[in-house]
Amino acid sequence: MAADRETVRGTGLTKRGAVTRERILAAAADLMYAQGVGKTSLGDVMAASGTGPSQMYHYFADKDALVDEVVTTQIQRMLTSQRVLLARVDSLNGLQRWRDAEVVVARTRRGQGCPLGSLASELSCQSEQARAALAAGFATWQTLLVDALVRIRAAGALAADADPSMLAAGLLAALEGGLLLAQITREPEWLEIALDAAMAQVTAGAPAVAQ
Amino acid sequence: MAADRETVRGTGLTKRGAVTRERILAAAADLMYAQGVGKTSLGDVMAASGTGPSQMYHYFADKDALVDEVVTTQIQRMLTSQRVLLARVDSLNGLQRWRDAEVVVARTRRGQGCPLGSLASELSCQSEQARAALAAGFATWQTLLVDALVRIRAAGALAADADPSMLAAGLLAALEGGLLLAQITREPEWLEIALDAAMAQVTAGAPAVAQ
DNA sequence: GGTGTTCTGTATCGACCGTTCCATTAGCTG
DNA sequence: CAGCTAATGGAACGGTCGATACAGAACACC
Repeated sequence: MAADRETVRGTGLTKRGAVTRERILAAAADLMYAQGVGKTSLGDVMAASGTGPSQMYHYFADKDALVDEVVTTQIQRMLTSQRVLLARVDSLNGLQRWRDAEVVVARTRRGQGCPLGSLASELSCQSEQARAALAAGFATWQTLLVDALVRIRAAGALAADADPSMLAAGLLAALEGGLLLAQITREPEWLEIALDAAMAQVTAGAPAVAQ
Repeated sequence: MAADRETVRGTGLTKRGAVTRERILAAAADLMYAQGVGKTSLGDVMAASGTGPSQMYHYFADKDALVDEVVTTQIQRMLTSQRVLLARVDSLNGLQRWRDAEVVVARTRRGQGCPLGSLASELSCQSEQARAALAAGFATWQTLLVDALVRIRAAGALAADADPSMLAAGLLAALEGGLLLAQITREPEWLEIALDAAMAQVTAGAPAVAQ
Protein backbone atom coordinates (compact mmCIF):
# COMPACT_ATOMS: atom_id res chain seq x y z
CA MET A 1 0.00 0.00 0.00
CA ALA A 2 2.75 2.40 0.91
CA ALA A 3 5.06 1.01 -1.71
CA ASP A 4 3.78 3.10 -4.60
CA ARG A 5 4.01 6.59 -3.17
CA GLU A 6 7.21 7.37 -1.38
CA THR A 7 9.60 5.21 -3.36
CA VAL A 8 11.21 7.14 -6.15
CA ARG A 9 11.67 5.29 -9.45
CA GLY A 10 11.80 1.78 -8.07
CA THR A 11 14.57 2.21 -5.53
CA GLY A 12 13.50 3.80 -2.26
CA LEU A 13 16.03 6.57 -2.78
CA THR A 14 15.54 10.27 -3.02
CA LYS A 15 17.80 12.43 -5.14
CA ARG A 16 19.91 13.56 -2.21
CA GLY A 17 20.16 10.01 -0.96
CA ALA A 18 21.41 8.75 -4.29
CA VAL A 19 24.11 11.42 -4.29
CA THR A 20 25.30 10.51 -0.81
CA ARG A 21 25.29 6.82 -1.65
CA GLU A 22 27.36 7.49 -4.74
CA ARG A 23 29.77 9.62 -2.72
CA ILE A 24 30.34 6.80 -0.26
CA LEU A 25 30.77 4.31 -3.07
CA ALA A 26 33.28 6.46 -4.94
CA ALA A 27 35.35 7.10 -1.83
CA ALA A 28 35.32 3.41 -0.96
CA ALA A 29 36.36 2.40 -4.47
CA ASP A 30 39.26 4.85 -4.51
CA LEU A 31 40.49 3.98 -1.03
CA MET A 32 40.21 0.25 -1.54
CA TYR A 33 42.12 0.52 -4.77
CA ALA A 34 44.82 2.68 -3.24
CA GLN A 35 45.43 0.73 -0.03
CA GLY A 36 43.57 -2.54 -0.43
CA VAL A 37 40.20 -3.72 0.81
CA GLY A 38 41.47 -5.15 4.07
CA LYS A 39 43.36 -2.02 5.06
CA THR A 40 40.39 0.22 4.33
CA SER A 41 38.15 0.66 7.36
CA LEU A 42 34.63 2.01 7.22
CA GLY A 43 35.94 4.90 9.29
CA ASP A 44 38.33 5.73 6.47
CA VAL A 45 35.50 5.67 3.96
CA MET A 46 33.26 7.79 6.17
CA ALA A 47 36.00 10.35 6.70
CA ALA A 48 36.86 10.52 3.00
CA SER A 49 33.22 10.88 2.00
CA GLY A 50 32.24 13.21 4.82
CA THR A 51 29.58 10.91 6.18
CA GLY A 52 28.74 9.14 9.42
CA PRO A 53 27.88 5.62 10.50
CA SER A 54 24.16 6.26 10.18
CA GLN A 55 24.47 7.10 6.51
CA MET A 56 26.88 4.26 5.85
CA TYR A 57 24.53 1.66 7.28
CA HIS A 58 21.52 3.38 5.79
CA TYR A 59 22.76 2.70 2.27
CA PHE A 60 24.78 -0.50 2.79
CA ALA A 61 23.87 -3.49 4.91
CA ASP A 62 27.43 -4.13 6.07
CA LYS A 63 31.02 -3.91 4.89
CA ASP A 64 30.66 -6.97 2.69
CA ALA A 65 27.77 -5.35 0.85
CA LEU A 66 29.86 -2.22 0.32
CA VAL A 67 32.76 -4.28 -0.98
CA ASP A 68 30.48 -6.11 -3.38
CA GLU A 69 29.24 -2.80 -4.74
CA VAL A 70 32.79 -1.54 -5.08
CA VAL A 71 33.64 -4.64 -7.08
CA THR A 72 30.79 -4.12 -9.52
CA THR A 73 31.64 -0.43 -9.73
CA GLN A 74 35.26 -1.14 -10.66
CA ILE A 75 34.17 -3.74 -13.18
CA GLN A 76 31.81 -1.26 -14.80
CA ARG A 77 34.52 1.42 -14.86
CA MET A 78 36.97 -0.92 -16.52
CA LEU A 79 34.54 -2.33 -19.06
CA THR A 80 33.30 1.12 -19.98
CA SER A 81 36.79 2.40 -20.70
CA GLN A 82 37.72 -0.78 -22.54
CA ARG A 83 34.60 -0.53 -24.69
CA VAL A 84 35.71 2.93 -25.74
CA LEU A 85 39.27 1.82 -26.41
CA LEU A 86 38.32 -1.33 -28.33
CA ALA A 87 35.03 -0.40 -29.97
CA ARG A 88 36.41 0.64 -33.34
CA VAL A 89 39.55 -1.46 -33.43
CA ASP A 90 39.55 -3.39 -36.71
CA SER A 91 43.23 -3.43 -37.67
CA LEU A 92 46.57 -4.42 -36.20
CA ASN A 93 47.49 -0.76 -35.99
CA GLY A 94 44.33 -0.15 -34.01
CA LEU A 95 45.21 -2.95 -31.61
CA GLN A 96 48.68 -1.49 -31.27
CA ARG A 97 47.10 1.81 -30.24
CA TRP A 98 45.16 -0.10 -27.57
CA ARG A 99 48.44 -1.55 -26.33
CA ASP A 100 50.00 1.92 -26.20
CA ALA A 101 47.00 3.26 -24.32
CA GLU A 102 47.29 0.53 -21.70
CA VAL A 103 50.95 1.34 -21.20
CA VAL A 104 50.16 5.02 -20.77
CA VAL A 105 47.39 4.31 -18.28
CA ALA A 106 49.71 2.02 -16.31
CA ARG A 107 52.34 4.72 -16.14
CA THR A 108 49.88 7.30 -14.82
CA ARG A 109 48.86 5.06 -11.90
CA ARG A 110 52.44 4.02 -11.24
CA GLY A 111 52.96 1.74 -8.32
CA GLN A 112 49.43 0.44 -8.37
CA GLY A 113 48.29 -2.50 -10.40
CA CYS A 114 45.13 -3.26 -12.30
CA PRO A 115 41.99 -2.22 -10.38
CA LEU A 116 40.37 -5.55 -11.20
CA GLY A 117 43.51 -7.60 -10.68
CA SER A 118 44.09 -6.18 -7.21
CA LEU A 119 40.53 -6.93 -6.14
CA ALA A 120 40.76 -10.36 -7.73
CA SER A 121 43.91 -11.31 -5.88
CA GLU A 122 42.60 -10.12 -2.52
CA LEU A 123 38.98 -11.27 -2.69
CA SER A 124 39.07 -14.49 -4.69
CA CYS A 125 39.70 -16.55 -1.57
CA GLN A 126 37.40 -14.54 0.67
CA SER A 127 34.15 -13.82 -1.13
CA GLU A 128 32.70 -16.29 -3.59
CA GLN A 129 30.31 -13.62 -4.82
CA ALA A 130 33.11 -11.17 -5.55
CA ARG A 131 35.13 -13.89 -7.23
CA ALA A 132 32.25 -14.80 -9.52
CA ALA A 133 31.60 -11.18 -10.41
CA LEU A 134 35.25 -10.59 -11.25
CA ALA A 135 35.37 -13.78 -13.29
CA ALA A 136 32.39 -12.57 -15.27
CA GLY A 137 34.02 -9.17 -15.68
CA PHE A 138 37.18 -10.68 -17.09
CA ALA A 139 35.10 -12.90 -19.35
CA THR A 140 33.28 -9.97 -20.97
CA TRP A 141 36.57 -8.07 -21.15
CA GLN A 142 37.88 -11.03 -23.10
CA THR A 143 34.88 -10.91 -25.45
CA LEU A 144 35.63 -7.25 -26.17
CA LEU A 145 39.10 -8.30 -27.28
CA VAL A 146 37.73 -11.24 -29.21
CA ASP A 147 35.31 -8.97 -31.07
CA ALA A 148 38.15 -6.68 -32.06
CA LEU A 149 40.27 -9.61 -33.21
CA VAL A 150 37.37 -10.97 -35.26
CA ARG A 151 37.04 -7.62 -36.98
CA ILE A 152 40.77 -7.63 -37.67
CA ARG A 153 40.45 -11.11 -39.10
CA ALA A 154 37.52 -10.01 -41.25
CA ALA A 155 39.79 -7.32 -42.64
CA GLY A 156 42.22 -10.06 -43.62
CA ALA A 157 44.98 -8.94 -41.26
CA LEU A 158 45.10 -12.12 -39.19
CA ALA A 159 46.62 -15.49 -39.90
CA ALA A 160 44.11 -18.02 -41.20
CA ASP A 161 44.59 -20.41 -38.28
CA ALA A 162 44.59 -17.71 -35.61
CA ASP A 163 42.22 -18.33 -32.68
CA PRO A 164 40.78 -14.99 -31.48
CA SER A 165 39.67 -16.49 -28.17
CA MET A 166 43.14 -17.76 -27.31
CA LEU A 167 44.84 -14.61 -28.54
CA ALA A 168 42.52 -12.52 -26.38
CA ALA A 169 43.26 -14.71 -23.35
CA GLY A 170 46.97 -14.31 -24.00
CA LEU A 171 46.65 -10.55 -24.24
CA LEU A 172 44.69 -10.34 -21.00
CA ALA A 173 47.09 -12.59 -19.11
CA ALA A 174 50.07 -10.63 -20.40
CA LEU A 175 48.39 -7.40 -19.34
CA GLU A 176 47.64 -8.62 -15.81
CA GLY A 177 50.99 -10.29 -15.33
CA GLY A 178 52.86 -7.34 -16.76
CA LEU A 179 50.99 -4.93 -14.51
CA LEU A 180 51.72 -7.04 -11.44
CA LEU A 181 55.44 -7.23 -12.17
CA ALA A 182 55.58 -3.56 -13.08
CA GLN A 183 53.89 -2.77 -9.78
CA ILE A 184 56.32 -4.83 -7.74
CA THR A 185 59.52 -3.77 -9.46
CA ARG A 186 58.34 -0.22 -10.17
CA GLU A 187 59.63 -0.75 -13.70
CA PRO A 188 56.89 -0.19 -16.29
CA GLU A 189 59.00 -1.96 -18.89
CA TRP A 190 57.70 -5.29 -17.61
CA LEU A 191 54.26 -4.42 -18.92
CA GLU A 192 55.59 -3.35 -22.30
CA ILE A 193 57.62 -6.50 -22.75
CA ALA A 194 54.73 -8.72 -21.70
CA LEU A 195 52.25 -6.96 -23.95
CA ASP A 196 54.66 -6.96 -26.90
CA ALA A 197 55.11 -10.71 -26.54
CA ALA A 198 51.35 -11.23 -26.64
CA MET A 199 51.02 -8.79 -29.53
CA ALA A 200 53.65 -10.71 -31.46
CA GLN A 201 51.45 -13.76 -31.11
CA VAL A 202 48.62 -11.82 -32.74
CA THR A 203 50.70 -10.58 -35.66
CA ALA A 204 52.45 -13.91 -36.14
CA GLY A 205 51.83 -15.33 -39.56
CA ALA A 206 49.70 -12.36 -40.56
CA PRO A 207 49.58 -11.31 -44.22
CA ALA A 208 52.39 -8.82 -44.69
CA VAL A 209 50.44 -6.11 -46.51
CA ALA A 210 47.23 -5.78 -44.56
CA GLN A 211 47.36 -3.69 -41.39
CA MET B 1 84.29 -22.12 19.80
CA ALA B 2 82.54 -21.33 23.04
CA ALA B 3 79.47 -19.82 21.48
CA ASP B 4 78.17 -22.64 19.30
CA ARG B 5 78.07 -25.44 21.80
CA GLU B 6 74.30 -25.73 21.93
CA THR B 7 73.00 -22.37 20.91
CA VAL B 8 72.66 -22.14 17.17
CA ARG B 9 75.48 -20.15 15.65
CA GLY B 10 75.38 -16.42 16.30
CA THR B 11 71.70 -16.09 17.08
CA GLY B 12 70.87 -16.64 20.71
CA LEU B 13 68.66 -19.58 19.84
CA THR B 14 68.75 -23.04 21.30
CA LYS B 15 67.78 -26.08 19.29
CA ARG B 16 64.28 -26.22 20.71
CA GLY B 17 63.84 -22.52 20.18
CA ALA B 18 64.80 -22.77 16.53
CA VAL B 19 62.23 -25.53 16.06
CA THR B 20 59.46 -23.46 17.62
CA ARG B 21 60.42 -20.43 15.61
CA GLU B 22 60.30 -22.48 12.44
CA ARG B 23 56.93 -23.91 13.43
CA ILE B 24 55.48 -20.43 13.84
CA LEU B 25 56.99 -19.30 10.56
CA ALA B 26 55.67 -22.30 8.62
CA ALA B 27 52.16 -21.89 10.04
CA ALA B 28 52.19 -18.18 9.26
CA ALA B 29 53.39 -18.77 5.70
CA ASP B 30 50.70 -21.34 5.03
CA LEU B 31 47.89 -19.33 6.58
CA MET B 32 48.89 -16.09 4.90
CA TYR B 33 49.08 -17.86 1.58
CA ALA B 34 45.70 -19.53 2.05
CA GLN B 35 43.70 -16.56 3.32
CA GLY B 36 45.86 -13.51 2.78
CA VAL B 37 48.13 -11.55 5.09
CA GLY B 38 45.48 -9.11 6.24
CA LYS B 39 42.96 -11.78 7.13
CA THR B 40 45.51 -13.77 9.11
CA SER B 41 45.65 -12.72 12.75
CA LEU B 42 48.44 -13.60 15.11
CA GLY B 43 45.86 -15.59 17.03
CA ASP B 44 45.32 -17.72 13.96
CA VAL B 45 49.05 -18.33 13.66
CA MET B 46 49.39 -19.13 17.34
CA ALA B 47 46.50 -21.58 17.22
CA ALA B 48 47.80 -23.28 14.09
CA SER B 49 51.31 -23.60 15.50
CA GLY B 50 50.27 -24.48 19.03
CA THR B 51 52.02 -21.55 20.61
CA GLY B 52 51.14 -18.58 22.75
CA PRO B 53 51.72 -14.83 22.66
CA SER B 54 54.87 -15.10 24.74
CA GLN B 55 56.56 -17.35 22.19
CA MET B 56 55.30 -15.30 19.27
CA TYR B 57 56.81 -12.11 20.62
CA HIS B 58 59.88 -13.92 21.86
CA TYR B 59 60.86 -14.81 18.30
CA PHE B 60 59.34 -11.93 16.34
CA ALA B 61 59.31 -8.27 17.24
CA ASP B 62 55.83 -7.63 15.88
CA LYS B 63 53.49 -8.70 13.11
CA ASP B 64 55.39 -6.73 10.48
CA ALA B 65 58.57 -8.60 11.35
CA LEU B 66 56.74 -11.90 11.03
CA VAL B 67 55.33 -10.88 7.66
CA ASP B 68 58.77 -9.89 6.44
CA GLU B 69 60.11 -13.28 7.43
CA VAL B 70 57.20 -14.99 5.70
CA VAL B 71 58.00 -13.04 2.55
CA THR B 72 61.62 -14.13 2.51
CA THR B 73 60.56 -17.69 3.33
CA GLN B 74 58.19 -17.84 0.38
CA ILE B 75 60.81 -16.32 -1.90
CA GLN B 76 63.34 -18.94 -0.82
CA ARG B 77 60.80 -21.74 -1.30
CA MET B 78 60.00 -20.54 -4.80
CA LEU B 79 63.58 -19.95 -5.88
CA THR B 80 64.68 -23.31 -4.52
CA SER B 81 62.02 -25.19 -6.48
CA GLN B 82 62.68 -23.12 -9.58
CA ARG B 83 66.39 -23.79 -9.35
CA VAL B 84 65.63 -27.49 -9.40
CA LEU B 85 63.21 -27.19 -12.28
CA LEU B 86 65.42 -24.95 -14.40
CA ALA B 87 68.93 -26.05 -13.44
CA ARG B 88 69.52 -28.48 -16.28
CA VAL B 89 67.24 -26.99 -18.89
CA ASP B 90 69.27 -26.52 -22.08
CA SER B 91 66.76 -27.31 -24.81
CA LEU B 92 63.33 -26.26 -25.98
CA ASN B 93 61.99 -29.62 -24.88
CA GLY B 94 63.42 -29.01 -21.44
CA LEU B 95 61.74 -25.63 -21.25
CA GLN B 96 58.51 -27.24 -22.33
CA ARG B 97 58.83 -29.65 -19.40
CA TRP B 98 59.21 -26.63 -17.12
CA ARG B 99 55.99 -25.23 -18.57
CA ASP B 100 54.22 -28.53 -17.96
CA ALA B 101 55.49 -28.65 -14.39
CA GLU B 102 54.16 -25.17 -13.70
CA VAL B 103 50.76 -26.16 -15.02
CA VAL B 104 50.72 -29.26 -12.82
CA VAL B 105 51.72 -27.28 -9.75
CA ALA B 106 49.02 -24.72 -10.46
CA ARG B 107 46.40 -27.44 -10.70
CA THR B 108 47.40 -28.96 -7.37
CA ARG B 109 46.91 -25.65 -5.56
CA ARG B 110 43.70 -24.91 -7.43
CA GLY B 111 41.94 -21.74 -6.46
CA GLN B 112 45.07 -20.15 -5.10
CA GLY B 113 47.48 -18.09 -7.11
CA CYS B 114 51.23 -17.75 -7.07
CA PRO B 115 52.64 -17.55 -3.53
CA LEU B 116 54.83 -14.64 -4.56
CA GLY B 117 52.22 -12.97 -6.71
CA SER B 118 49.65 -12.96 -3.92
CA LEU B 119 52.10 -11.42 -1.48
CA ALA B 120 53.22 -8.96 -4.11
CA SER B 121 49.73 -7.74 -4.85
CA GLU B 122 48.80 -7.34 -1.21
CA LEU B 123 52.02 -5.93 0.22
CA SER B 124 53.47 -3.79 -2.56
CA CYS B 125 51.48 -0.76 -1.42
CA GLN B 126 51.90 -1.43 2.30
CA SER B 127 55.49 -2.38 3.03
CA GLU B 128 58.34 -0.93 1.05
CA GLN B 129 60.65 -3.56 2.51
CA ALA B 130 58.43 -6.43 1.40
CA ARG B 131 58.04 -4.84 -2.02
CA ALA B 132 61.78 -4.55 -2.49
CA ALA B 133 62.36 -8.13 -1.35
CA LEU B 134 59.73 -9.45 -3.75
CA ALA B 135 61.15 -7.36 -6.58
CA ALA B 136 64.56 -8.87 -5.93
CA GLY B 137 63.01 -12.34 -5.80
CA PHE B 138 61.37 -11.90 -9.16
CA ALA B 139 64.61 -10.52 -10.55
CA THR B 140 66.63 -13.58 -9.60
CA TRP B 141 63.77 -15.79 -10.80
CA GLN B 142 64.14 -14.03 -14.12
CA THR B 143 67.87 -14.68 -14.17
CA LEU B 144 67.20 -18.40 -13.67
CA LEU B 145 65.07 -18.31 -16.79
CA VAL B 146 67.65 -16.21 -18.62
CA ASP B 147 70.37 -18.72 -17.80
CA ALA B 148 68.27 -21.54 -19.17
CA LEU B 149 67.53 -19.57 -22.33
CA VAL B 150 71.21 -18.78 -22.79
CA ARG B 151 72.01 -22.47 -22.56
CA ILE B 152 69.32 -23.17 -25.13
CA ARG B 153 70.78 -20.53 -27.38
CA ALA B 154 74.25 -22.01 -26.93
CA ALA B 155 72.80 -25.28 -28.16
CA GLY B 156 71.68 -23.48 -31.29
CA ALA B 157 67.96 -23.91 -30.62
CA LEU B 158 67.12 -20.22 -30.40
CA ALA B 159 66.69 -17.61 -33.09
CA ALA B 160 69.79 -15.50 -33.66
CA ASP B 161 68.07 -12.24 -32.71
CA ALA B 162 66.28 -13.65 -29.67
CA ASP B 163 66.71 -11.67 -26.45
CA PRO B 164 66.83 -14.06 -23.47
CA SER B 165 66.11 -11.26 -21.01
CA MET B 166 62.94 -10.20 -22.77
CA LEU B 167 61.83 -13.75 -23.37
CA ALA B 168 62.29 -14.53 -19.68
CA ALA B 169 60.29 -11.45 -18.72
CA GLY B 170 57.52 -12.51 -21.08
CA LEU B 171 57.45 -15.99 -19.59
CA LEU B 172 57.27 -14.66 -16.04
CA ALA B 173 54.53 -12.18 -16.85
CA ALA B 174 52.53 -14.84 -18.67
CA LEU B 175 52.92 -17.15 -15.70
CA GLU B 176 51.77 -14.57 -13.18
CA GLY B 177 48.93 -13.28 -15.30
CA GLY B 178 47.82 -16.76 -16.23
CA LEU B 179 47.83 -17.83 -12.59
CA LEU B 180 45.80 -14.80 -11.56
CA LEU B 181 43.15 -15.36 -14.22
CA ALA B 182 43.08 -19.09 -13.51
CA GLN B 183 42.57 -18.30 -9.85
CA ILE B 184 39.69 -15.93 -10.48
CA THR B 185 37.86 -17.97 -13.10
CA ARG B 186 38.78 -21.33 -11.57
CA GLU B 187 39.72 -22.40 -15.08
CA PRO B 188 43.35 -23.58 -15.27
CA GLU B 189 43.25 -23.27 -19.05
CA TRP B 190 44.03 -19.57 -18.70
CA LEU B 191 47.49 -20.44 -17.44
CA GLU B 192 48.10 -22.91 -20.22
CA ILE B 193 47.04 -20.47 -22.91
CA ALA B 194 49.15 -17.68 -21.44
CA LEU B 195 52.22 -19.86 -21.05
CA ASP B 196 51.83 -21.31 -24.53
CA ALA B 197 51.73 -17.82 -26.00
CA ALA B 198 54.95 -16.89 -24.22
CA MET B 199 56.53 -20.21 -25.21
CA ALA B 200 55.63 -19.55 -28.83
CA GLN B 201 57.65 -16.37 -28.57
CA VAL B 202 60.64 -18.41 -27.47
CA THR B 203 60.38 -20.93 -30.26
CA ALA B 204 59.59 -18.31 -32.91
CA GLY B 205 62.18 -18.26 -35.61
CA ALA B 206 64.12 -21.09 -34.03
CA PRO B 207 66.08 -23.48 -36.26
CA ALA B 208 63.70 -26.26 -37.19
CA VAL B 209 65.96 -29.20 -36.39
CA ALA B 210 67.48 -28.32 -33.06
CA GLN B 211 65.39 -29.02 -29.97
C1' DG C 1 0.39 22.68 5.68
C1' DG C 2 0.32 18.36 7.70
C1' DT C 3 2.14 13.75 7.67
C1' DG C 4 4.91 10.01 6.98
C1' DT C 5 9.25 8.58 5.05
C1' DT C 6 13.91 9.38 4.08
C1' DC C 7 18.12 11.19 5.64
C1' DT C 8 21.63 12.53 9.00
C1' DG C 9 24.31 13.37 13.73
C1' DT C 10 25.93 11.36 17.79
C1' DA C 11 26.82 8.34 21.32
C1' DT C 12 27.92 3.81 22.32
C1' DC C 13 28.52 -1.19 22.53
C1' DG C 14 30.87 -5.71 22.01
C1' DA C 15 34.34 -8.30 19.73
C1' DC C 16 38.70 -8.89 18.08
C1' DC C 17 43.49 -7.88 17.55
C1' DG C 18 48.09 -6.58 18.45
C1' DT C 19 50.80 -6.16 22.28
C1' DT C 20 52.73 -6.22 27.03
C1' DC C 21 53.79 -8.02 31.54
C1' DC C 22 54.85 -11.23 34.96
C1' DA C 23 55.67 -15.69 36.63
C1' DT C 24 57.36 -20.23 35.83
C1' DT C 25 59.87 -24.00 33.70
C1' DA C 26 63.61 -26.07 30.92
C1' DG C 27 68.24 -26.43 29.75
C1' DC C 28 72.94 -25.25 29.17
C1' DT C 29 77.46 -23.65 31.59
C1' DG C 30 80.90 -23.83 34.98
C1' DC D 1 74.88 -28.21 42.62
C1' DA D 2 74.56 -23.29 41.63
C1' DG D 3 73.49 -19.76 38.36
C1' DC D 4 72.27 -17.82 34.26
C1' DT D 5 69.71 -17.44 29.90
C1' DA D 6 66.43 -19.14 26.95
C1' DA D 7 61.76 -20.84 26.50
C1' DT D 8 56.95 -21.14 27.82
C1' DG D 9 52.26 -20.24 30.00
C1' DG D 10 48.65 -17.18 30.78
C1' DA D 11 46.31 -13.17 32.14
C1' DA D 12 45.31 -8.65 30.88
C1' DC D 13 45.33 -3.92 28.52
C1' DG D 14 44.51 -0.30 25.10
C1' DG D 15 42.92 0.59 20.77
C1' DT D 16 40.45 -0.06 16.58
C1' DC D 17 36.72 -1.68 13.92
C1' DG D 18 32.31 -3.14 12.62
C1' DA D 19 27.82 -2.51 13.96
C1' DT D 20 23.60 -0.66 16.59
C1' DA D 21 20.31 2.52 18.79
C1' DC D 22 17.99 6.61 19.03
C1' DA D 23 17.41 11.06 18.34
C1' DG D 24 16.23 15.03 15.27
C1' DA D 25 16.35 17.34 10.60
C1' DA D 26 15.17 17.41 5.73
C1' DC D 27 12.17 16.28 2.27
C1' DA D 28 8.30 14.29 -0.78
C1' DC D 29 3.56 14.02 -1.38
C1' DC D 30 -1.31 14.70 -0.66
